[in-house]
Amino acid sequence: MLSERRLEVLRAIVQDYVGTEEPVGSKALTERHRLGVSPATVRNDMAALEEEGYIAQPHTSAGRIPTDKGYRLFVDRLAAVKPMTAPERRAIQNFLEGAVDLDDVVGRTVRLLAQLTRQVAVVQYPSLTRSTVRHVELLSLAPARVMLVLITDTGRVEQRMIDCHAPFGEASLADLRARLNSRVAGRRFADVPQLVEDLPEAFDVEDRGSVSTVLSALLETLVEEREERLMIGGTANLTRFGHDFPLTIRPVLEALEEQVVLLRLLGEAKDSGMTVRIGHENAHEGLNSTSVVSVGYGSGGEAVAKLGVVGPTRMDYPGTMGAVRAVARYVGQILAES
Amino acid sequence: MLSERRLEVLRAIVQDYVGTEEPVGSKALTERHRLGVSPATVRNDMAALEEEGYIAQPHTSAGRIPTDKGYRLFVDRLAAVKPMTAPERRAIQNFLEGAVDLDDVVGRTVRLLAQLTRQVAVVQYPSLTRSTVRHVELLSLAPARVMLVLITDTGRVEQRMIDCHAPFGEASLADLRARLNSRVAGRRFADVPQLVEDLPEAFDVEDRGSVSTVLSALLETLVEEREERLMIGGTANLTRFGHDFPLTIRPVLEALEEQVVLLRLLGEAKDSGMTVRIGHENAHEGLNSTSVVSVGYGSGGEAVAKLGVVGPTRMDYPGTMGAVRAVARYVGQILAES
DNA sequence: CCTTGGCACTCACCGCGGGCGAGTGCCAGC
DNA sequence: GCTGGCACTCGCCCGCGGTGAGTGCCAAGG
Repeated sequence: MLSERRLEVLRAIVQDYVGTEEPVGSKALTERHRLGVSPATVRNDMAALEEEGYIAQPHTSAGRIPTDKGYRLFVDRLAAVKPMTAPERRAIQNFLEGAVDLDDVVGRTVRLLAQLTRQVAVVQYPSLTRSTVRHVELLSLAPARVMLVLITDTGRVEQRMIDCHAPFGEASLADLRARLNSRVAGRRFADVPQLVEDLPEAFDVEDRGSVSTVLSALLETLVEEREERLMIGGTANLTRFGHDFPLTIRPVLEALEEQVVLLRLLGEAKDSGMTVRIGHENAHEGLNSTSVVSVGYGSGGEAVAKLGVVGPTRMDYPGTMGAVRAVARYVGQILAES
Repeated sequence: MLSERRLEVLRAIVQDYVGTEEPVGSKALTERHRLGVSPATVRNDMAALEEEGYIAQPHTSAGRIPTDKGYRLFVDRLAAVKPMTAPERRAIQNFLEGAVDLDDVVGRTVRLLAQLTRQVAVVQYPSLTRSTVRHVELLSLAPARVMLVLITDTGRVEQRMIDCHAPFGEASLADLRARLNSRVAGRRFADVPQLVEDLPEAFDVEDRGSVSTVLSALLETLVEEREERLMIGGTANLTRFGHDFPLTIRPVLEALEEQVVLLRLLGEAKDSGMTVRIGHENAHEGLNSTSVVSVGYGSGGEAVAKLGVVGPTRMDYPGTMGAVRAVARYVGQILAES
């Protein structure tokens, strides 16, 4: 167990290192923080902290830098989320309120987050499966070609083309549309599969094939991990990553291009509350030198999707967490209003 | 006017520099190319080329590198587009044919282009205004709330929520839908405005307001520069930009995040044929050290959108142009089939 | 037992200077 | 107009020592 003062020393190291990006030594520490002890004492504490794996020195006779484990302790026990100031909150709200549709909301959110945190922002679209059905539409584009349109209460619209093997009569289609909507409207998408299970039975034999085709297309659209969409922004902030970043930035950019990786990344985070994944805690190798701060957001009590930022492990955790939380909160509000 | 041999020297310089990324000297040139003259002669030629502004030396007593003007001459007169090999063409076709819908086509195209050219790829969605109307749908989501869905023959689907001030009856809506489609289906989106101009007159006074609202929303959706969408990929390739790239890469990433900038960039390119914009020829300052190779693509004879790549001015122009042209051709085919 | 000042040691960083060599421009000769 | 020769330039590399921040250890004091 680390003494109170040693924790204090760790906190000071993290803060200084995040600020200066340079290894911090014992003397500098005592000068910049009121620790009330001499550099020699701090040195002892540092040796202990290093022993425990919370800090490390890049090379002998240099200052210390926090390890992933050190940041972890800092985040868990030493740091409080830094709330946004009133003007900041107002700015966030104003900026988000101008949005005209969901794409716009998500787009604005990404830009806002990137700007506030000066890091890479990732925003997931509200998940279909966790949203409620507002409307399901079927359009007949050609005799055997139907377009399926799903509309959620969060404003998300997903469409999909379906090729039926046999022509689908206009009347049958209208019938299916009506039955479908009466069953699922207002229900959660996650419940749709069992709600429509027995629907083909209500139709004539000749139409059953087409009905099944449409329904299975509907179910496919709802398959998790396939229905998720997201938007990223602020990649230009990667250039402020560090000095040696050619090697650091490359895998990060590559990871960010893989939607699958990002979705998994957000998927790994807790459903409620804020999640911070530091350095090697991230499963994806390319993100081993980054930290990911993410949080769920939603219109009501329940989260419908997640958003977050990706930045260097050496980041301002309290500030970043504050920004992420605030943005998530306001996005939720906006979604609830629309 | 430059002699034949001097052009040959310029070509050799461009080729070597693109290959090695290092300033090329007279001796190395004669060794790697069968110029049939001595280094001294090449030196004279180089002096002349420098005098004319086609090449420059980074510092005294270093080799020469091509200037933007030099690349321009190279592209215009010294290089032939390098056709893809048969296996490459087959690979392109196979890769694109697996696509299930337009998003997928565009996504695959971006990845393909990025991979083939090892540069940043930009692909525009088929422009609405240049496409043909397949279907226009109106959905009533709430008494005074209508969703407009536009579907093009290229598979693009655009939707938009409309708030009518007065409730819009289901019958009137169906009427509008039918009239709308009978007028515009199969026509070009660009012609839609005049085709629907007098439509409100066919309706009862009480519905005219709502009809106008819907129509003006439809027209807004078609406004050029607002209806354009695009996808980019391969930003990780920016890390192979050069050695000193922290400063180079930053503005490029920033430019790539601004859809407006990219749309303008593609908009500046010729509608037909391939366009190469080199270095400072690009209006946007952040892209002054990049070249943009773009070309229109379309299902028929006419281009419905553009695609291209963004890379360092020091790029393999013949190869890049070949890849861009080939991909555009196959994307066009795929779109025509669907 | 913890803290502290002192002290010797380490080692990355910086600036300097010389040698190297690719590359150049010029010139005289063919 | 081409060529070989030649002197010159100048960026790059490398080894050098000085500097200083930072460390670990130790003996003394609360």
